[in-house]
Amino acid sequence: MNKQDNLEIMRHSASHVMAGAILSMFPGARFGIGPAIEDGFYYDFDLPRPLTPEDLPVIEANMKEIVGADLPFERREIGKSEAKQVFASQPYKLELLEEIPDDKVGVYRQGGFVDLCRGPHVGSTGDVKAFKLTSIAGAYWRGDEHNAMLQRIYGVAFNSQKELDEHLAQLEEAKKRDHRKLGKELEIFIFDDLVGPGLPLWLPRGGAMIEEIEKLAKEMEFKHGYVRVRTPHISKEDLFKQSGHLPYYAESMYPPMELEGVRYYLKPMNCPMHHRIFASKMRSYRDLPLRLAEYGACYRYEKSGELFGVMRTRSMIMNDSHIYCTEGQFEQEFTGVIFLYLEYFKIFGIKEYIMRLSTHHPSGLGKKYVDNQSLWLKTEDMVRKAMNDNNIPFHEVADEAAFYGPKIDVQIKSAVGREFTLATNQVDFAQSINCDLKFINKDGQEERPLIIHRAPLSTHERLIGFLLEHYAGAFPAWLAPVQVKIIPVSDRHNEHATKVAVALKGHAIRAEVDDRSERMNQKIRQAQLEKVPYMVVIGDKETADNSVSVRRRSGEQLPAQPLAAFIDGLTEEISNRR
RNA sequence: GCCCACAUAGCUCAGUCGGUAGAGCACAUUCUUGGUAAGAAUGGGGUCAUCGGUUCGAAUCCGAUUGUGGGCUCCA
Repeated sequence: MNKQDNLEIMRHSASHVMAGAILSMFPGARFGIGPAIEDGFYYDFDLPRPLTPEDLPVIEANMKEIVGADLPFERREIGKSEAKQVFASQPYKLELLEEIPDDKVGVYRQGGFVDLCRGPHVGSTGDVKAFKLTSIAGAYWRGDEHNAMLQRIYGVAFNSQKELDEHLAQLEEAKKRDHRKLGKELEIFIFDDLVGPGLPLWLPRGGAMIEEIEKLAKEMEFKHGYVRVRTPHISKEDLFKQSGHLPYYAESMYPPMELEGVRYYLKPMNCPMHHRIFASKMRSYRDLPLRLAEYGACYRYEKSGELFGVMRTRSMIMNDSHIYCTEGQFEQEFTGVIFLYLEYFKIFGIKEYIMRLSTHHPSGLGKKYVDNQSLWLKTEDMVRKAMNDNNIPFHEVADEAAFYGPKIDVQIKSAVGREFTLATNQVDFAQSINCDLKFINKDGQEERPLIIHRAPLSTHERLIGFLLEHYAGAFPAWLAPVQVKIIPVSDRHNEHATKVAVALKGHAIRAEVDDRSERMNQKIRQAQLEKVPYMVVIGDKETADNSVSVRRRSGEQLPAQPLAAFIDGLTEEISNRR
């Protein structure tokens, strides 16, 4: 048994200790489940009153007493009928019992607390080491929103106080790069009460980043044979009826607006409109693959509790494209998209991600998923083969697919630990049928195209949220909202500093002059806090010979150089996106 | 949407037992004109999220609403 397993067992035991503490405080408590999780554990309880943060230290103190008492964890195997007696007053445990196929079940006891549990556990409560209760939260019984809401207590646990302290310090550190904090501090975006929740306003600095990202996407997509289209933000209801979205998606759509007896919806995705463009004329196999690209603004009515800064919003601008291709072209197109991801990730230095193949689950056919199992199996195999043939690592998760087909999602974690899908690459075998899309094949016969939905650069919202955390706000020069801060040493240098700014802007470099009557040190400090990649100090010397004294964000100071040389160097750095 | 918590100046936050508000930063003005991470003084700025209730009196207690946060559910 390795160290990791031991730690997991200890965390699981910590959850039992916590349950024991809860039982002593609330004798009528009903217990859900209490597993070990990454860094710690949780336990779900059904209690006579809501817990508040003030309860946590009390529960913790109680747990420490149980740990101090060093009570043994006693395991017993008992028959199911006996177990039903033991847990007669524990409805959640009885529900779990019903689903265990074996005749015998394991129960663990420490002190007065008995739990239905497969184990294993540490020897005694004294083996539970450094822990801290971190938060209380609501959680549906068995994760189903139709079930009762239980109270969950989260805790972290480690083998030593030192490791625990390090972990807590790390969490504090991570909070500093939370995109919500940085987005406000660096003036990238805001949310305004009058505009509405989940509807970000991009400030000029965020706007500059969006321009750069779109420029990148347009270059890459042009290079890879995409053509750009533009589509409206709203359409008639009929469009979404035809595409098949309405029954699956209506809940996440802003309610329709009705004009002259016609219902219109804000679009939650761009595909149906792109499909209309595909269908706008007779297509030949010679036209395929057809790759339609657009930065499309979509609106989704996400439930209020699901919003999360700019990572999860109600309005979003998607790096969208739909690739219409033949079955024979599929693998090349699909892997082409994956390679496009990798090209982007290299530019951004993104290394910590997981590619996830999301497949259907037979139980959802006709409900969550289009009811055509043979096409599901076939396209899932196509994706697996495309990934394997190109040696691209991925892991597979059932029951996570889109309603129209399997997909490869790129999963990333936010600074505060929440997981998100950044990019997505989806197969769609359903909409070409729903939308009656066809092309004429070599034999002169009508055939359905396969569709690939892809968004390697996610949405502007989620990508910029991610990049804020990824770079901790210190963007590379090409992406930085302000690339150069020009710092006059004293007011008499403002005039020349402005000339330098004009020269930089003439070369499409985003430069700002800090012409406040402040000391140079203060201006440098300000530029550092704004995480501007280059600071250019202008004093007597520089004014006299049109040179620049350059300081990097790292604090490194470059030797004095002619303004023209600085412009050349920076232009090169920016155009290569280094 | 659900459970819990929170909401005080543009930002970050104090505000004790209920007696009509304070700091730092930012902003404005003045002085200072400086060489690689904070020069100084003065000043303006708040219906204490909103609405209602309790009270002689509410930033403070209670309720509702809105927003935010931690989760659950759900997702680019």
